Parts: sequence; C-alpha cells; structure tokens
Amino acid sequence: MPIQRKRVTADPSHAIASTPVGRLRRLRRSELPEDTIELARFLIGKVLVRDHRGNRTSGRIVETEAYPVGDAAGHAFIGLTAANHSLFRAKGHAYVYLIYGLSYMCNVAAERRGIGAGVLLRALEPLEGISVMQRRRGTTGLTELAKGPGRLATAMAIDRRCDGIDLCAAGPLWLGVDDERPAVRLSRSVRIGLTKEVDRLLRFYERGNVYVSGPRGLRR
DNA sequence: AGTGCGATTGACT
DNA sequence: GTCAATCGCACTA
Repeated sequence: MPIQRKRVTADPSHAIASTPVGRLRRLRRSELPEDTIELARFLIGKVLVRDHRGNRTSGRIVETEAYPVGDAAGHAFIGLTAANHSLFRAKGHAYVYLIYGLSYMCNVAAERRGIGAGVLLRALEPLEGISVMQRRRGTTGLTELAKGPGRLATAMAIDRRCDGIDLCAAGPLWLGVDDERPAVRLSRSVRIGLTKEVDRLLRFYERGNVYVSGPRGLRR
C-alpha cells in the first residue's frame, strides 16, 4: 500500500520565504524576442529588479499583456508623442505612464527602434525586499503586494521618472533571469480593463500562480 | 484655455 | 457586486 502523503498546506508566506533567490543574471537585449507577443510570453518567469535608495526589491513576473503594432488599445496607436516615445525605443526599454491619476503602469518596449509596441507588466511574485514593498504598499499582505499593475509599480517604487530606463543595462531598474528555475506553464486570456480590442487573447500568466491578478476565471 | 477620458484601485453596500 | 477618486495628456477651438 502506498503511503498517503499529507498535503502541504498552501501558505504563500512560507512559499516566499523558502524560495531561494537563485543566481540572477541580467538579460541581454539580444535575448529578448523582438515580436511583442513573443516578448509578453518570454517575460513570464523573468525577474524585475529595482535598486532604489539602497533598497533592493525584486519579483518574478507572473502576468503580462501584449500591446502589439496596430492595436487600437495600445498607447502607440495614435503615433509618436511626447508621452509615449519610450514605446518607440528599442526592445527592453521601460515605458511608464500614469493612469486614472493614481496608478503607474510599467511596460517593456518591444519591436525595433522606431516601432511603437510594448508589454505591460501586470503582477509580480515578490522575491527580495518584501518588507520594503510592504512599507511602500501600506499592507502586510503578501499576495496583494504586486498583484495588479498599479500595485506592482507602487511596490517597486516605479513612477514616471523610470520612463525610458534601459532594462537591459546596469541601473535602478532591470530585467534578470534565474537560469536554474524550471520553465513556466503559461495560460492566456483576454486583456483586462480595456474598452477597445477586448477580444484579443493577449494576456499571459503563469498557470495557477497565486500572485496573478484579475477576476476569478481569468487566473487558472 | 477647456474638455473628455483612461492598460486601476480601494472603500463601501 | 458598485462606484468615485484624481491626473496628465491629446484634442478642439
């Protein structure tokens, strides 16, 4: 008779505490897929790192949305402006903007220089600097720390001053990868909160990850 | 110079 | 579940 193993209680805080921050290396720009949708998939499981005022915070990217070329919901759709020009930079640059007067959204520019497209980072699984994130967010919760794009920005102290940062360079905000970690199981869905292009399946997330945002039914 | 609105969040019924 | 807050920016005039 096989021994019935007792199921380990799903405790997010324990999961975080026991998650080793493995060997992290900076992503090179040449590693990033040029295609916006491929980039959105690629970024799941990669790590966003923030070095700010002597504090390091980082988290695994668990949810993204693609805003490809020609997408009427994308900020580049109206053409190049003072506000959105970072979207037209080479892949791997940050595009940060304020929405509804209160939430910053952090994007990764995609495609070649001169082409406007990007990937919205919608949620992180916190890794380093959890207490710092908790202070910035004003909560002791763990699953709510960076679940949702505005919360992600707050937890990582990302604001408009981060717009244009090269995420593939040594600096205050960059993208890393832990090559030791196993590949991610991806799911996709429609994008959240849009009034245009509502049917396109351009949201990607790690299947079953408790740090993924969105309504029930769009998390599994 | 004025208007409308948005890739959200948190508070509240 | 509903709903208001709050700001920068593109657009119109």
